[in-house]
Amino acid sequence: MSNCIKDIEHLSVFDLLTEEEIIFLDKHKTTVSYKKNETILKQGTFASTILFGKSGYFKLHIEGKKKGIILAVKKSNAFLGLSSLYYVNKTYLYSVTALEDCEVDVYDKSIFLEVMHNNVSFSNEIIKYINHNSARIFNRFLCVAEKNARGRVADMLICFSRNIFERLEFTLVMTRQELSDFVGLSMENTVRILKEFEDDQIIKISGKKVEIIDMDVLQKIRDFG
Amino acid sequence: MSNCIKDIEHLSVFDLLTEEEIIFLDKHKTTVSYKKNETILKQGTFASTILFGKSGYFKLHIEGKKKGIILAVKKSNAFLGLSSLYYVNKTYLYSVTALEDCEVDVYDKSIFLEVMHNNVSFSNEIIKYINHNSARIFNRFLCVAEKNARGRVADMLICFSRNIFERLEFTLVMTRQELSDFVGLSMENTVRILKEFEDDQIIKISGKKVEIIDMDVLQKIRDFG
DNA sequence: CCTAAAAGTTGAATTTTATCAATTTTTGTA
DNA sequence: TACAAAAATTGATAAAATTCAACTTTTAGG
Repeated sequence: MSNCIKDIEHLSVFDLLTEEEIIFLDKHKTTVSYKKNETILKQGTFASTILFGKSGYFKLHIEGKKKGIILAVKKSNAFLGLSSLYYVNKTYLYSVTALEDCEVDVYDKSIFLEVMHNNVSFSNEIIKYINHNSARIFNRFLCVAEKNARGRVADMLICFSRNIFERLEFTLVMTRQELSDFVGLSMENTVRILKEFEDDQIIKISGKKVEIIDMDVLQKIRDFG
Repeated sequence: MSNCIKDIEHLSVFDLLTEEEIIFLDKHKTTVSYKKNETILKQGTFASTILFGKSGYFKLHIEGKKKGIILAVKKSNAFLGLSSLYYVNKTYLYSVTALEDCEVDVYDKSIFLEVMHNNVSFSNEIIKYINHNSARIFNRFLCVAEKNARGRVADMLICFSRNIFERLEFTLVMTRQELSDFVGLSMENTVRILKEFEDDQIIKISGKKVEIIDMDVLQKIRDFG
């Protein structure tokens, strides 16, 4: 029972499209490369495009006055910023930033909506993605609200291992500051807790390389923290 | 510039329906009364209905292992639990509980989906509500993550005043514990901060009755806290 | 390869928040 | 109205988390 819900596989949605629809979409599609740390979508700006991350990792985040919060981390083959499709004031709800060099397919929003309009099963699937994304974020909200610092950091590590990298050994794509923005803690506190986990031989961590040694204990810290 | 987004007016969406559609929906509708503190929707249960709150106030909340978090407070004439319409595992994402005696229209989900299917503008409007609800919750997430205790309590009071009760004087529909679950603080801390605000003549509070005396200062506490 | 800037680390001090315990007030119901 | 249960309040204490400052390591770019 984890607070960290796995993302849906987005790629298969294109199977619901006809040849013609794919051609129509592709005609109005461009593929853009972004460098690490480049802003792909900026919260509050007018939303005229729909993005699909082809390669790389992405963070969905809201920039506050004092701090920011990372709502979600997405890997390749996922839509980015879908919820702006139907958002009332037609702006992006959150920013999307490249966590490493990446490629993104950029669809024209009106064309995308047209295809959705004519293909109900495609449309339903897209809306499912939007809701699933929200569900993930609601659960992260709960996690930050109810868990202490160690619990949050443990939850984050488990989440990355299971849902992003799908391995016990992985290389973080985020800085310590970004990890802190993900869990809602100060950077120093995050660093210290990671070190505690290492001292207790629960993880190995060196720079951006992480290995989870004792998943059982990490889960207990998550559950009781 | 507030973290607290006002809810959309939901009632007008029914204007988008034809006479026939309204009759069709109504035929499969029942109206149910709930008492204060009754659970209307339970998170995790199978979602077979769509609810529309006709009167009263409602809390949308996730129940965690240790604490819970109130995602949103809704007043009358709003849909409740819409996001389960398209959620992958067909369960409710969050619980909905009556904050006072209320009446709720209960629609059959499959009938509701059928109407949505046949009426695109209705469908689009419903999806907008879902996204708007998410947007509100994302911003509350940011608020809880970036603000200190006083800032969160100030934000909550402003939010209630502006978006729920639309007056500077209002009667809370939540207990101190529920206020605490809304802002992610311990109850004692919430109580103490409310008392501080009263001592500083920023608000008057007596039991559930609140009056905001100095909105300017309250906003400053929100912005700098 | 060198260097400046950025990122990461650590300890100490301080602030913030939660917890605990005792008490008062309010509420719901017989 | 009376009474028990629930909710709210308050103060004292403990725990948790942040901040500040100094320092080290890593990274990016010439």
